[in-house]
Amino acid sequence: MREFKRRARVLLIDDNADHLRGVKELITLESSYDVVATTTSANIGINLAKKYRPDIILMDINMPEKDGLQAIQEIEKLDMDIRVIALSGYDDADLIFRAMKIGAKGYVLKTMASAQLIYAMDEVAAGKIYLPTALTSRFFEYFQNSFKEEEKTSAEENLLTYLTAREEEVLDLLTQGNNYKSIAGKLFISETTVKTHVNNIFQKLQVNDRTQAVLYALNNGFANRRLSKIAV
Amino acid sequence: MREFKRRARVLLIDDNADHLRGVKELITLESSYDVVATTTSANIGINLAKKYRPDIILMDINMPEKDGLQAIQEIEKLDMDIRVIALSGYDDADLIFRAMKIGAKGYVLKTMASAQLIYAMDEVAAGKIYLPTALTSRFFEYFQNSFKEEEKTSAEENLLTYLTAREEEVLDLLTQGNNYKSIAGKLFISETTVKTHVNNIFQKLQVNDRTQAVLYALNNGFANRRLSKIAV
DNA sequence: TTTGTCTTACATCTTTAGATTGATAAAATA
DNA sequence: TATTTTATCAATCTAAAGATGTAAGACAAA
Repeated sequence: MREFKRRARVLLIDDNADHLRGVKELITLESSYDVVATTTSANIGINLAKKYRPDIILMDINMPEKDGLQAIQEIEKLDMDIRVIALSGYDDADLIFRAMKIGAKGYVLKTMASAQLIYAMDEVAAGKIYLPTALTSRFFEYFQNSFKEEEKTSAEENLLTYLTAREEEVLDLLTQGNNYKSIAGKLFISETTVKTHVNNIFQKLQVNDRTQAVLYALNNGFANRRLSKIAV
Repeated sequence: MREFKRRARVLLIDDNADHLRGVKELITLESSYDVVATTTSANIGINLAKKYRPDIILMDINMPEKDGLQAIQEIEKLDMDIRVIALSGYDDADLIFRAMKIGAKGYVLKTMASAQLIYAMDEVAAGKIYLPTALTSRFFEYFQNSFKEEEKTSAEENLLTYLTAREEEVLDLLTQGNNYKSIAGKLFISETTVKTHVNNIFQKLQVNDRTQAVLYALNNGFANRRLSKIAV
Protein backbone atom coordinates (compact mmCIF):
# COMPACT_ATOMS: atom_id res chain seq x y z
CA MET A 1 0.00 0.00 0.00
CA ARG A 2 1.56 3.26 -1.09
CA GLU A 3 0.90 6.69 0.28
CA PHE A 4 0.23 9.61 -1.94
CA LYS A 5 2.47 12.43 -0.90
CA ARG A 6 0.64 14.70 -3.28
CA ARG A 7 -3.01 14.97 -4.12
CA ALA A 8 -3.94 11.97 -6.22
CA ARG A 9 -4.44 12.77 -9.88
CA VAL A 10 -7.47 11.59 -11.76
CA LEU A 11 -8.25 11.19 -15.45
CA LEU A 12 -11.88 11.06 -16.56
CA ILE A 13 -12.99 9.22 -19.68
CA ASP A 14 -16.67 9.31 -20.58
CA ASP A 15 -18.30 9.76 -23.94
CA ASN A 16 -21.22 11.51 -22.31
CA ALA A 17 -20.04 15.11 -22.04
CA ASP A 18 -22.72 16.01 -19.54
CA HIS A 19 -21.87 13.20 -17.21
CA LEU A 20 -18.21 14.00 -17.65
CA ARG A 21 -18.75 17.57 -16.51
CA GLY A 22 -20.84 16.41 -13.59
CA VAL A 23 -18.23 13.98 -12.34
CA LYS A 24 -15.48 16.53 -12.75
CA GLU A 25 -17.40 19.03 -10.71
CA LEU A 26 -18.15 16.46 -8.06
CA ILE A 27 -14.52 15.48 -7.69
CA THR A 28 -13.25 19.03 -7.76
CA LEU A 29 -15.70 20.28 -5.19
CA GLU A 30 -16.24 17.35 -2.91
CA SER A 31 -12.99 15.40 -2.85
CA SER A 32 -9.29 15.89 -2.43
CA TYR A 33 -8.45 14.65 -5.92
CA ASP A 34 -7.17 16.65 -8.85
CA VAL A 35 -8.75 16.11 -12.22
CA VAL A 36 -5.76 16.37 -14.57
CA ALA A 37 -7.65 15.77 -17.77
CA THR A 38 -10.97 14.73 -19.23
CA THR A 39 -11.97 13.33 -22.58
CA THR A 40 -14.96 11.81 -24.30
CA SER A 41 -12.78 9.50 -26.40
CA ALA A 42 -11.31 6.22 -25.20
CA ASN A 43 -8.45 6.42 -27.68
CA ILE A 44 -7.50 9.91 -26.64
CA GLY A 45 -7.89 8.76 -23.06
CA ILE A 46 -5.21 6.13 -23.50
CA ASN A 47 -2.82 8.75 -24.83
CA LEU A 48 -3.69 11.12 -22.00
CA ALA A 49 -2.96 8.31 -19.59
CA LYS A 50 0.54 7.90 -21.03
CA LYS A 51 1.12 11.64 -20.96
CA TYR A 52 -0.22 12.57 -17.53
CA ARG A 53 0.36 9.28 -15.73
CA PRO A 54 -2.66 9.75 -13.43
CA ASP A 55 -3.06 7.71 -10.27
CA ILE A 56 -6.64 6.84 -11.04
CA ILE A 57 -8.75 6.70 -14.17
CA LEU A 58 -12.52 6.76 -14.10
CA MET A 59 -13.50 4.96 -17.26
CA ASP A 60 -16.95 4.79 -18.72
CA ILE A 61 -17.26 1.33 -20.19
CA ASN A 62 -20.47 1.91 -22.11
CA MET A 63 -19.07 3.82 -25.02
CA PRO A 64 -20.02 3.25 -28.63
CA GLU A 65 -16.81 4.33 -30.38
CA LYS A 66 -14.30 2.17 -28.57
CA ASP A 67 -15.05 -0.47 -26.03
CA GLY A 68 -14.20 0.78 -22.58
CA LEU A 69 -13.18 -2.71 -21.52
CA GLN A 70 -10.66 -2.84 -24.33
CA ALA A 71 -9.33 0.52 -23.28
CA ILE A 72 -8.87 -0.74 -19.71
CA GLN A 73 -6.99 -3.71 -21.03
CA GLU A 74 -4.64 -1.51 -23.03
CA ILE A 75 -4.01 0.72 -20.05
CA GLU A 76 -3.27 -2.31 -17.88
CA LYS A 77 -0.77 -3.47 -20.44
CA LEU A 78 1.15 -0.23 -20.02
CA ASP A 79 1.99 -1.51 -16.56
CA MET A 80 2.24 2.01 -15.17
CA ASP A 81 0.38 1.45 -11.90
CA ILE A 82 -2.59 3.41 -13.12
CA ARG A 83 -5.68 2.20 -11.31
CA VAL A 84 -8.81 2.12 -13.36
CA ILE A 85 -12.29 2.29 -11.90
CA ALA A 86 -15.02 1.24 -14.32
CA LEU A 87 -18.08 3.45 -14.54
CA SER A 88 -21.15 1.84 -16.00
CA GLY A 89 -24.83 2.34 -16.36
CA TYR A 90 -25.52 -1.36 -16.04
CA ASP A 91 -25.14 -3.79 -13.15
CA ASP A 92 -24.84 -6.62 -15.65
CA ALA A 93 -23.04 -9.59 -14.12
CA ASP A 94 -21.14 -10.38 -17.29
CA LEU A 95 -19.91 -6.81 -17.61
CA ILE A 96 -18.81 -6.71 -14.00
CA PHE A 97 -17.03 -10.00 -14.38
CA ARG A 98 -15.17 -8.98 -17.49
CA ALA A 99 -14.16 -5.62 -16.07
CA MET A 100 -12.73 -7.19 -12.93
CA LYS A 101 -11.08 -9.93 -14.92
CA ILE A 102 -9.05 -7.57 -17.04
CA GLY A 103 -7.84 -5.65 -14.03
CA ALA A 104 -10.30 -2.89 -13.11
CA LYS A 105 -9.74 -1.89 -9.50
CA GLY A 106 -13.36 -0.97 -9.01
CA TYR A 107 -16.76 -0.89 -10.66
CA VAL A 108 -19.28 1.80 -9.81
CA LEU A 109 -22.71 2.42 -11.24
CA LYS A 110 -23.44 5.86 -12.57
CA THR A 111 -26.70 5.83 -10.67
CA MET A 112 -24.98 5.37 -7.36
CA ALA A 113 -24.63 8.17 -4.86
CA SER A 114 -21.68 10.43 -5.47
CA ALA A 115 -20.37 9.62 -2.04
CA GLN A 116 -19.97 6.03 -3.15
CA LEU A 117 -17.80 7.09 -6.06
CA ILE A 118 -15.56 9.12 -3.79
CA TYR A 119 -15.37 6.22 -1.37
CA ALA A 120 -14.42 3.86 -4.17
CA MET A 121 -11.66 6.23 -5.21
CA ASP A 122 -10.39 6.40 -1.65
CA GLU A 123 -10.26 2.64 -1.39
CA VAL A 124 -8.59 2.22 -4.73
CA ALA A 125 -6.10 4.99 -4.00
CA ALA A 126 -5.23 3.05 -0.83
CA GLY A 127 -4.34 0.04 -2.93
CA LYS A 128 -7.54 -1.89 -2.42
CA ILE A 129 -10.04 -3.16 -4.89
CA TYR A 130 -13.56 -1.90 -4.45
CA LEU A 131 -16.88 -3.32 -5.53
CA PRO A 132 -20.17 -2.20 -4.00
CA THR A 133 -21.79 -4.96 -1.96
CA ALA A 134 -24.68 -5.43 -4.36
CA LEU A 135 -22.36 -5.80 -7.33
CA THR A 136 -20.13 -8.17 -5.39
CA SER A 137 -23.08 -10.46 -4.94
CA ARG A 138 -23.83 -10.32 -8.65
CA PHE A 139 -20.26 -11.02 -9.53
CA PHE A 140 -20.13 -14.11 -7.37
CA GLU A 141 -23.34 -15.52 -8.75
CA TYR A 142 -21.81 -15.30 -12.19
CA PHE A 143 -18.49 -16.59 -10.96
CA GLN A 144 -19.93 -19.63 -9.21
CA ASN A 145 -22.21 -20.37 -12.11
CA SER A 146 -19.29 -20.69 -14.49
CA PHE A 147 -18.01 -23.54 -12.38
CA LYS A 148 -21.34 -25.23 -11.91
CA GLU A 149 -21.85 -25.87 -15.60
CA GLU A 150 -18.43 -27.44 -15.70
CA GLU A 151 -19.28 -29.90 -12.97
CA LYS A 152 -22.38 -31.01 -14.80
CA THR A 153 -20.58 -31.97 -17.95
CA SER A 154 -17.85 -33.75 -16.08
CA ALA A 155 -20.30 -35.38 -13.72
CA GLU A 156 -22.35 -36.98 -16.50
CA GLU A 157 -19.89 -39.77 -16.84
CA ASN A 158 -16.23 -39.25 -16.63
CA LEU A 159 -14.48 -42.04 -18.48
CA LEU A 160 -11.28 -41.00 -16.74
CA THR A 161 -12.50 -42.77 -13.62
CA TYR A 162 -12.05 -46.12 -15.35
CA LEU A 163 -8.32 -45.64 -15.73
CA THR A 164 -5.94 -47.50 -13.45
CA ALA A 165 -3.26 -45.66 -11.52
CA ARG A 166 -0.62 -46.63 -14.04
CA GLU A 167 -2.75 -45.60 -16.95
CA GLU A 168 -3.24 -42.23 -15.34
CA GLU A 169 0.50 -41.83 -15.09
CA VAL A 170 0.86 -42.64 -18.75
CA LEU A 171 -1.96 -40.29 -19.70
CA ASP A 172 -0.37 -37.57 -17.64
CA LEU A 173 2.82 -37.93 -19.64
CA LEU A 174 0.81 -37.96 -22.83
CA THR A 175 -0.75 -34.64 -21.87
CA GLN A 176 2.77 -33.27 -21.63
CA GLY A 177 3.55 -34.15 -25.20
CA ASN A 178 5.74 -37.22 -24.63
CA ASN A 179 6.08 -39.99 -27.20
CA TYR A 180 6.39 -43.70 -26.46
CA LYS A 181 10.12 -43.70 -25.99
CA SER A 182 10.04 -40.72 -23.67
CA ILE A 183 7.28 -42.20 -21.54
CA ALA A 184 9.07 -45.54 -21.34
CA GLY A 185 12.21 -43.78 -20.16
CA LYS A 186 10.41 -41.78 -17.51
CA LEU A 187 8.49 -44.72 -16.12
CA PHE A 188 11.41 -47.16 -16.42
CA ILE A 189 9.37 -49.64 -18.41
CA SER A 190 9.68 -50.90 -21.96
CA GLU A 191 8.21 -49.12 -24.93
CA THR A 192 5.92 -52.02 -25.70
CA THR A 193 4.45 -51.81 -22.23
CA VAL A 194 3.72 -48.17 -22.79
CA LYS A 195 1.98 -49.08 -26.01
CA THR A 196 -0.17 -51.55 -24.13
CA HIS A 197 -1.16 -48.93 -21.60
CA VAL A 198 -1.85 -46.34 -24.25
CA ASN A 199 -4.02 -48.75 -26.17
CA ASN A 200 -5.98 -49.53 -23.04
CA ILE A 201 -6.39 -45.82 -22.43
CA PHE A 202 -7.80 -45.38 -25.93
CA GLN A 203 -10.31 -48.14 -25.32
CA LYS A 204 -11.43 -46.72 -22.00
CA LEU A 205 -11.69 -43.15 -23.21
CA GLN A 206 -13.26 -44.26 -26.47
CA VAL A 207 -10.84 -42.34 -28.65
CA ASN A 208 -8.73 -43.21 -31.66
CA ASP A 209 -5.38 -41.56 -31.04
CA ARG A 210 -3.26 -39.77 -28.50
CA THR A 211 -4.33 -36.30 -29.48
CA GLN A 212 -7.94 -37.15 -28.84
CA ALA A 213 -6.97 -38.78 -25.57
CA VAL A 214 -5.12 -35.66 -24.47
CA LEU A 215 -8.04 -33.46 -25.47
CA TYR A 216 -10.44 -35.66 -23.57
CA ALA A 217 -8.24 -35.52 -20.51
CA LEU A 218 -7.88 -31.75 -20.60
CA ASN A 219 -11.56 -31.15 -21.16
CA ASN A 220 -12.63 -33.42 -18.37
CA GLY A 221 -10.69 -32.19 -15.43
CA PHE A 222 -7.61 -34.35 -15.69
CA ALA A 223 -4.71 -33.15 -13.51
CA ASN A 224 -2.43 -30.69 -15.22
CA ARG A 225 -5.36 -28.38 -15.57
CA ARG A 226 -4.01 -24.94 -16.03
CA LEU A 227 -5.35 -21.84 -14.45
CA SER A 228 -8.27 -20.02 -15.90
CA LYS A 229 -8.88 -19.41 -19.59
CA ILE A 230 -12.10 -17.53 -19.17
CA ALA A 231 -12.74 -15.84 -22.46
CA VAL A 232 -13.34 -12.09 -22.26
CA MET B 1 -35.17 -14.48 -3.92
CA ARG B 2 -37.27 -16.66 -1.69
CA GLU B 3 -39.03 -15.66 1.46
CA PHE B 4 -38.79 -17.71 4.55
CA LYS B 5 -42.23 -18.25 5.90
CA ARG B 6 -40.76 -19.87 8.97
CA ARG B 7 -37.72 -18.99 10.98
CA ALA B 8 -34.68 -19.98 8.97
CA ARG B 9 -32.93 -23.10 10.23
CA VAL B 10 -29.21 -23.19 10.77
CA LEU B 11 -26.72 -26.03 11.14
CA LEU B 12 -23.39 -25.32 12.81
CA ILE B 13 -20.24 -27.29 12.00
CA ASP B 14 -17.07 -26.42 13.88
CA ASP B 15 -14.47 -28.68 15.35
CA ASN B 16 -13.79 -26.17 18.08
CA ALA B 17 -16.44 -26.99 20.68
CA ASP B 18 -16.00 -23.71 22.50
CA HIS B 19 -16.46 -21.63 19.40
CA LEU B 20 -19.39 -23.82 18.44
CA ARG B 21 -21.13 -23.09 21.73
CA GLY B 22 -20.39 -19.40 21.40
CA VAL B 23 -21.86 -19.14 17.94
CA LYS B 24 -24.91 -21.13 18.95
CA GLU B 25 -25.56 -18.81 21.85
CA LEU B 26 -25.07 -15.78 19.67
CA ILE B 27 -27.55 -16.96 17.09
CA THR B 28 -30.09 -18.12 19.64
CA LEU B 29 -30.00 -14.93 21.64
CA GLU B 30 -29.35 -12.24 19.08
CA SER B 31 -30.96 -13.39 15.87
CA SER B 32 -34.17 -14.78 14.52
CA TYR B 33 -32.60 -18.04 13.37
CA ASP B 34 -33.12 -21.50 14.82
CA VAL B 35 -30.08 -23.67 15.39
CA VAL B 36 -31.36 -27.11 14.44
CA ALA B 37 -28.15 -28.99 15.10
CA THR B 38 -24.49 -28.61 15.87
CA THR B 39 -21.51 -30.89 15.41
CA THR B 40 -17.75 -30.83 15.63
CA SER B 41 -17.38 -33.30 12.77
CA ALA B 42 -17.57 -32.45 9.10
CA ASN B 43 -18.66 -35.96 8.18
CA ILE B 44 -21.46 -35.99 10.71
CA GLY B 45 -22.32 -32.50 9.55
CA ILE B 46 -22.94 -33.73 6.03
CA ASN B 47 -25.33 -36.37 7.34
CA LEU B 48 -27.07 -33.84 9.56
CA ALA B 49 -27.49 -31.63 6.52
CA LYS B 50 -29.27 -34.43 4.68
CA LYS B 51 -31.45 -35.18 7.70
CA TYR B 52 -32.45 -31.69 8.81
CA ARG B 53 -32.26 -29.88 5.49
CA PRO B 54 -31.26 -26.57 7.07
CA ASP B 55 -31.53 -23.32 5.18
CA ILE B 56 -28.05 -22.24 6.14
CA ILE B 57 -24.91 -24.01 7.30
CA LEU B 58 -22.12 -22.24 9.09
CA MET B 59 -19.07 -24.31 8.25
CA ASP B 60 -15.69 -23.98 9.85
CA ILE B 61 -13.20 -24.63 7.08
CA ASN B 62 -10.12 -24.93 9.26
CA MET B 63 -10.70 -28.41 10.58
CA PRO B 64 -8.01 -31.06 10.85
CA GLU B 65 -10.09 -34.21 10.47
CA LYS B 66 -11.86 -33.45 7.24
CA ASP B 67 -11.31 -30.48 5.01
CA GLY B 68 -14.16 -28.04 5.39
CA LEU B 69 -13.86 -27.06 1.75
CA GLN B 70 -14.36 -30.63 0.73
CA ALA B 71 -17.40 -30.82 2.98
CA ILE B 72 -18.85 -27.72 1.32
CA GLN B 73 -18.32 -29.30 -2.05
CA GLU B 74 -20.15 -32.44 -1.02
CA ILE B 75 -23.03 -30.45 0.36
CA GLU B 76 -23.24 -28.42 -2.83
CA LYS B 77 -23.40 -31.64 -4.80
CA LEU B 78 -26.52 -32.63 -2.87
CA ASP B 79 -28.21 -29.78 -4.71
CA MET B 80 -30.65 -29.19 -1.88
CA ASP B 81 -30.52 -25.38 -1.80
CA ILE B 82 -28.58 -25.39 1.42
CA ARG B 83 -26.55 -22.23 1.64
CA VAL B 84 -23.17 -22.59 3.20
CA ILE B 85 -21.28 -19.76 4.83
CA ALA B 86 -17.61 -20.49 5.41
CA LEU B 87 -16.18 -19.61 8.78
CA SER B 88 -12.44 -19.27 8.94
CA GLY B 89 -9.70 -17.98 11.14
CA TYR B 90 -7.66 -16.84 8.18
CA ASP B 91 -8.18 -14.14 5.59
CA ASP B 92 -5.98 -16.04 3.21
CA ALA B 93 -6.72 -15.08 -0.40
CA ASP B 94 -6.32 -18.61 -1.68
CA LEU B 95 -8.72 -19.99 0.94
CA ILE B 96 -11.29 -17.32 0.16
CA PHE B 97 -10.97 -17.97 -3.53
CA ARG B 98 -11.39 -21.69 -3.21
CA ALA B 99 -14.34 -21.41 -0.87
CA MET B 100 -16.18 -19.06 -3.19
CA LYS B 101 -15.28 -21.16 -6.20
CA ILE B 102 -16.89 -24.28 -4.87
CA GLY B 103 -20.08 -22.48 -4.02
CA ALA B 104 -19.89 -20.95 -0.53
CA LYS B 105 -22.47 -18.17 -0.26
CA GLY B 106 -20.36 -16.26 2.20
CA TYR B 107 -17.02 -16.17 3.99
CA VAL B 108 -16.75 -14.66 7.45
CA LEU B 109 -13.74 -14.45 9.73
CA LYS B 110 -14.12 -15.80 13.24
CA THR B 111 -12.52 -12.65 14.54
CA MET B 112 -15.19 -10.45 13.04
CA ALA B 113 -17.88 -8.83 15.10
CA SER B 114 -20.87 -11.03 15.78
CA ALA B 115 -23.12 -8.48 14.14
CA GLN B 116 -21.27 -9.11 10.89
CA LEU B 117 -22.03 -12.81 11.08
CA ILE B 118 -25.72 -12.15 11.61
CA TYR B 119 -25.66 -9.66 8.75
CA ALA B 120 -24.01 -12.21 6.49
CA MET B 121 -26.70 -14.74 7.37
CA ASP B 122 -29.41 -12.19 6.61
CA GLU B 123 -27.93 -11.47 3.22
CA VAL B 124 -27.45 -15.10 2.37
CA ALA B 125 -30.93 -15.99 3.59
CA ALA B 126 -32.19 -13.33 1.18
CA GLY B 127 -30.51 -15.13 -1.70
CA LYS B 128 -27.46 -12.95 -1.95
CA ILE B 129 -23.81 -13.80 -1.66
CA TYR B 130 -21.92 -12.01 1.04
CA LEU B 131 -18.26 -11.24 1.44
CA PRO B 132 -16.98 -8.56 3.82
CA THR B 133 -15.44 -5.63 1.94
CA ALA B 134 -11.92 -6.36 3.12
CA LEU B 135 -12.13 -9.97 1.98
CA THR B 136 -13.64 -8.93 -1.32
CA SER B 137 -10.59 -6.85 -2.00
CA ARG B 138 -8.35 -9.81 -1.18
CA PHE B 139 -10.33 -12.09 -3.38
CA PHE B 140 -10.03 -9.80 -6.35
CA GLU B 141 -6.31 -9.34 -5.96
CA TYR B 142 -5.96 -13.09 -6.16
CA PHE B 143 -8.48 -13.33 -8.96
CA GLN B 144 -6.81 -10.69 -11.11
CA ASN B 145 -3.39 -12.09 -10.42
CA SER B 146 -4.36 -15.46 -11.83
CA PHE B 147 -5.01 -13.75 -15.14
CA LYS B 148 -1.93 -11.58 -15.07
CA GLU B 149 0.46 -14.50 -15.00
CA GLU B 150 -1.33 -15.88 -17.97
CA GLU B 151 -0.83 -12.71 -19.96
CA LYS B 152 2.86 -12.70 -19.21
CA THR B 153 3.48 -16.11 -20.66
CA SER B 154 1.39 -15.38 -23.68
CA ALA B 155 2.86 -11.91 -24.08
CA GLU B 156 6.46 -13.08 -23.98
CA GLU B 157 6.26 -14.24 -27.52
CA ASN B 158 3.31 -16.04 -28.90
CA LEU B 159 4.47 -18.19 -31.74
CA LEU B 160 0.86 -18.54 -32.81
CA THR B 161 1.06 -15.08 -34.33
CA TYR B 162 3.37 -16.39 -37.04
CA LEU B 163 0.73 -18.73 -38.40
CA THR B 164 -1.06 -17.86 -41.61
CA ALA B 165 -4.86 -17.87 -41.75
CA ARG B 166 -4.88 -21.25 -43.41
CA GLU B 167 -2.48 -22.71 -40.90
CA GLU B 168 -4.73 -21.48 -38.13
CA GLU B 169 -7.63 -23.29 -39.72
CA VAL B 170 -5.60 -26.47 -39.85
CA LEU B 171 -4.43 -26.04 -36.26
CA ASP B 172 -7.99 -25.46 -35.17
CA LEU B 173 -8.97 -28.81 -36.67
CA LEU B 174 -5.97 -30.42 -35.05
CA THR B 175 -7.14 -29.15 -31.66
CA GLN B 176 -10.38 -30.96 -32.32
CA GLY B 177 -8.66 -34.28 -32.73
CA ASN B 178 -8.81 -34.63 -36.53
CA ASN B 179 -6.28 -36.64 -38.50
CA TYR B 180 -4.91 -35.76 -41.93
CA LYS B 181 -7.69 -37.37 -43.88
CA SER B 182 -10.38 -35.71 -41.82
CA ILE B 183 -8.81 -32.29 -42.12
CA ALA B 184 -8.37 -32.70 -45.86
CA GLY B 185 -12.03 -33.59 -46.17
CA LYS B 186 -13.19 -30.63 -44.15
CA LEU B 187 -11.05 -28.09 -45.95
CA PHE B 188 -11.61 -29.63 -49.38
CA ILE B 189 -7.90 -29.93 -50.07
CA SER B 190 -5.65 -32.91 -50.57
CA GLU B 191 -4.09 -34.83 -47.74
CA THR B 192 -0.61 -33.91 -48.85
CA THR B 193 -1.46 -30.24 -48.65
CA VAL B 194 -2.60 -30.74 -45.11
CA LYS B 195 0.70 -32.42 -44.36
CA THR B 196 2.53 -29.43 -45.73
CA HIS B 197 0.54 -27.06 -43.55
CA VAL B 198 0.97 -29.23 -40.50
CA ASN B 199 4.70 -29.41 -41.06
CA ASN B 200 4.88 -25.65 -41.36
CA ILE B 201 2.89 -25.34 -38.15
CA PHE B 202 5.39 -27.59 -36.37
CA GLN B 203 8.26 -25.45 -37.56
CA LYS B 204 6.61 -22.22 -36.48
CA LEU B 205 5.51 -23.50 -33.09
CA GLN B 206 8.83 -25.29 -32.60
CA VAL B 207 7.25 -28.61 -31.72
CA ASN B 208 7.78 -32.18 -32.89
CA ASP B 209 4.31 -33.60 -33.32
CA ARG B 210 0.63 -32.79 -33.39
CA THR B 211 0.02 -33.46 -29.73
CA GLN B 212 2.62 -30.90 -28.78
CA ALA B 213 1.18 -28.49 -31.30
CA VAL B 214 -2.28 -28.90 -29.82
CA LEU B 215 -0.94 -28.44 -26.30
CA TYR B 216 0.91 -25.33 -27.35
CA ALA B 217 -2.20 -23.93 -28.94
CA LEU B 218 -4.39 -24.61 -25.92
CA ASN B 219 -1.87 -23.21 -23.49
CA ASN B 220 -1.34 -20.04 -25.43
CA GLY B 221 -4.78 -18.71 -25.93
CA PHE B 222 -5.70 -20.34 -29.19
CA ALA B 223 -9.44 -20.19 -29.92
CA ASN B 224 -11.40 -23.11 -28.56
CA ARG B 225 -10.43 -22.11 -25.07
CA ARG B 226 -12.96 -23.50 -22.71
CA LEU B 227 -14.33 -21.82 -19.65
CA SER B 228 -12.49 -21.94 -16.40
CA LYS B 229 -10.40 -24.83 -15.20
CA ILE B 230 -9.17 -23.22 -12.04
CA ALA B 231 -7.82 -25.98 -9.85
CA VAL B 232 -9.24 -26.16 -6.34
C1' DT C 1 -7.69 -71.79 -3.75
C1' DT C 2 -9.47 -69.74 -7.50
C1' DT C 3 -10.70 -65.74 -9.87
C1' DG C 4 -9.92 -61.43 -11.56
C1' DT C 5 -7.34 -57.20 -12.24
C1' DC C 6 -3.09 -54.86 -12.91
C1' DT C 7 1.38 -54.37 -14.60
C1' DT C 8 4.71 -55.88 -17.20
C1' DA C 9 6.45 -57.59 -21.79
C1' DC C 10 7.03 -59.31 -26.75
C1' DA C 11 5.91 -60.19 -31.69
C1' DT C 12 3.69 -58.87 -35.68
C1' DC C 13 1.38 -56.18 -38.69
C1' DT C 14 -1.05 -52.09 -40.65
C1' DT C 15 -1.76 -47.54 -40.68
C1' DT C 16 -0.59 -42.75 -39.71
C1' DA C 17 2.47 -39.33 -38.99
C1' DG C 18 6.24 -36.67 -40.06
C1' DA C 19 10.54 -35.11 -42.90
C1' DT C 20 12.26 -33.63 -47.18
C1' DT C 21 12.43 -31.99 -51.72
C1' DG C 22 10.40 -29.94 -55.45
C1' DA C 23 6.95 -27.51 -58.09
C1' DT C 24 3.07 -24.24 -59.63
C1' DA C 25 -0.18 -20.44 -59.51
C1' DA C 26 -2.24 -16.78 -57.09
C1' DA C 27 -1.86 -13.02 -54.11
C1' DA C 28 0.29 -9.77 -51.48
C1' DT C 29 4.08 -6.57 -51.00
C1' DA C 30 8.09 -4.04 -51.92
C1' DT D 1 7.38 -4.82 -62.18
C1' DA D 2 9.95 -7.82 -59.34
C1' DT D 3 9.95 -10.37 -55.22
C1' DT D 4 8.09 -12.75 -51.47
C1' DT D 5 4.54 -15.09 -49.26
C1' DT D 6 0.84 -18.22 -49.37
C1' DA D 7 -1.76 -22.15 -50.77
C1' DT D 8 -1.86 -25.93 -53.32
C1' DC D 9 -0.19 -30.75 -54.72
C1' DA D 10 3.06 -34.89 -55.42
C1' DA D 11 6.58 -38.46 -54.52
C1' DT D 12 9.34 -40.73 -51.40
C1' DC D 13 11.08 -42.32 -47.34
C1' DT D 14 11.62 -43.14 -42.34
C1' DA D 15 9.86 -43.18 -38.01
C1' DA D 16 6.26 -43.44 -35.00
C1' DA D 17 1.81 -44.75 -33.74
C1' DG D 18 -1.76 -47.92 -33.26
C1' DA D 19 -4.22 -52.78 -33.48
C1' DT D 20 -4.18 -57.44 -31.97
C1' DG D 21 -3.05 -61.51 -29.64
C1' DT D 22 -0.56 -63.76 -26.09
C1' DA D 23 1.40 -64.37 -21.60
C1' DA D 24 3.64 -64.33 -16.97
C1' DG D 25 4.12 -62.66 -12.18
C1' DA D 26 2.00 -59.86 -8.35
C1' DC D 27 -1.62 -59.07 -5.63
C1' DA D 28 -6.16 -58.63 -3.83
C1' DA D 29 -10.74 -60.31 -3.36
C1' DA D 30 -14.10 -63.91 -3.26
